[in-house]
Amino acid sequence: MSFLLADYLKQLAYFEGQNPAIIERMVNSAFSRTAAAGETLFLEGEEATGLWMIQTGRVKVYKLNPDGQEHILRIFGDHDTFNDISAFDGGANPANAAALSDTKLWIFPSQIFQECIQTDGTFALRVVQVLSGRVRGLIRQIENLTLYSVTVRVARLLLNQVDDPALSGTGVTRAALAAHLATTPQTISTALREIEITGAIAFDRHQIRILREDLLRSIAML
Amino acid sequence: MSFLLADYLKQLAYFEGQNPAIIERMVNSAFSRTAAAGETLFLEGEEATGLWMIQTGRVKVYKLNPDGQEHILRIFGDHDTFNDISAFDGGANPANAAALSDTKLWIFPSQIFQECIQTDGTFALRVVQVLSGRVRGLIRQIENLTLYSVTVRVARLLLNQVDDPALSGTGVTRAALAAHLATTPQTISTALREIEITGAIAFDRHQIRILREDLLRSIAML
DNA sequence: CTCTCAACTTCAGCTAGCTGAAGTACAGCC
DNA sequence: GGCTGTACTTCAGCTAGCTGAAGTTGAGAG
Repeated sequence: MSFLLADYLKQLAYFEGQNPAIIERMVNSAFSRTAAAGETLFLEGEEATGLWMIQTGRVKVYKLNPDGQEHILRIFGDHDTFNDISAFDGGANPANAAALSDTKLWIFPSQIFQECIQTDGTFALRVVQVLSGRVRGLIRQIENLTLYSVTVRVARLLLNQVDDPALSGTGVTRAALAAHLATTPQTISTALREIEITGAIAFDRHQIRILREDLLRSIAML
Repeated sequence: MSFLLADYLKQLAYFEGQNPAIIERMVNSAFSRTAAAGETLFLEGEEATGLWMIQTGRVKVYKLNPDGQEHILRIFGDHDTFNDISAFDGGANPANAAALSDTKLWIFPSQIFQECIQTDGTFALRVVQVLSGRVRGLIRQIENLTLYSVTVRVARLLLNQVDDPALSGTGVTRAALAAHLATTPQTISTALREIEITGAIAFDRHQIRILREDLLRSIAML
């Protein structure tokens, strides 16, 4: 199986064009696990296991408040990596993670990363670039949440779904998307109906089709 | 003046315990500027000048929507650095920046950082740690914005003000704090009054005093 | 000392979006 | 085939927080 894992690794942002020695070290220290839909992978505040990679499936990384209300920071899918922050700084998990669908995962223990960053300059630079990308993504999320209405956020999500397969598929229910957009399933329904009236999309309970991307972009204020 | 700058640098998170050679390179390539209250430093999307450091003053880093509504991602004060992301990944500015008060600044051109990350493992590890901290901070912000009411957010801000001098001082008006908490000055007033009734704080238009930190923490749900 | 202006407070109305309830569609299971 | 449970939709009512307006305070300028 390990030859397969090495192939995966080469495709990941972190390892693109990296030293084969590093990839080999990663492959040798990695271990795999599976999770059933709904299963919790780790909790906020716990000591981190390492960096996770999804072989197949969907995972939500989320925060909870004391009332049990949930905000999904991000939904990850095939070949995505998550909990990288803890692997890099050696700190506790910044959020909770759970499988949205039946999922196959790989875990790479943290310590290797810190060694590699220190000893391999090219790898370090790559990590810094990926982390910078994460920061940019989070800034965009804050912007969406604070400066745009639910309808705009839904329109932007629909546009993102085209490029990011993690945002659709088994387990990614309307409730999950609502928890990601900081709203409710009901309000998403209303927003979709509102967008449909303009002619930008058509939808039934199973599928959403984009009919006029230009119109959808203008609703998304992009 | 440069000997002074080197002293500053040693205190910054990025350079704590770093190679003196790196610090010297930074000092030699740095240049300074001043900005009057209200002056714009740079705009979102522009090519980045470098990493900025505040000698004295207050700076807001913010996003705007097409209606001109503003969300302040973060307020920076004395000795803080900002726009590090662009310096590290060489990309465009992810947000706008403007001086809240009369401010003295230093700028360190981007390219040096990318070289140093690649050649100095200790420095690279430090940068990764600082960036991880930024990600953790942004996650906490999203959590606050999506899962807690304005009153809770205000209580948390008051607790943060104790440790972070950037969150008070000249130029940090109620309107600025409102734009940071994704609310309005009016609603902050109401929230402060509501908190005052519990006995946790006392305030007039100029000063807020924490009377019972334990009470304030429980309002903040911490 | 007075004038001006920006910051802050308070209040009355309004609205986006939440809540809870009821109904529908459909997949999985016996 | 019918039964059950989950996801989705729609709607009526409610509420947190926004908007705009009016009043207060105090710092700085002349």
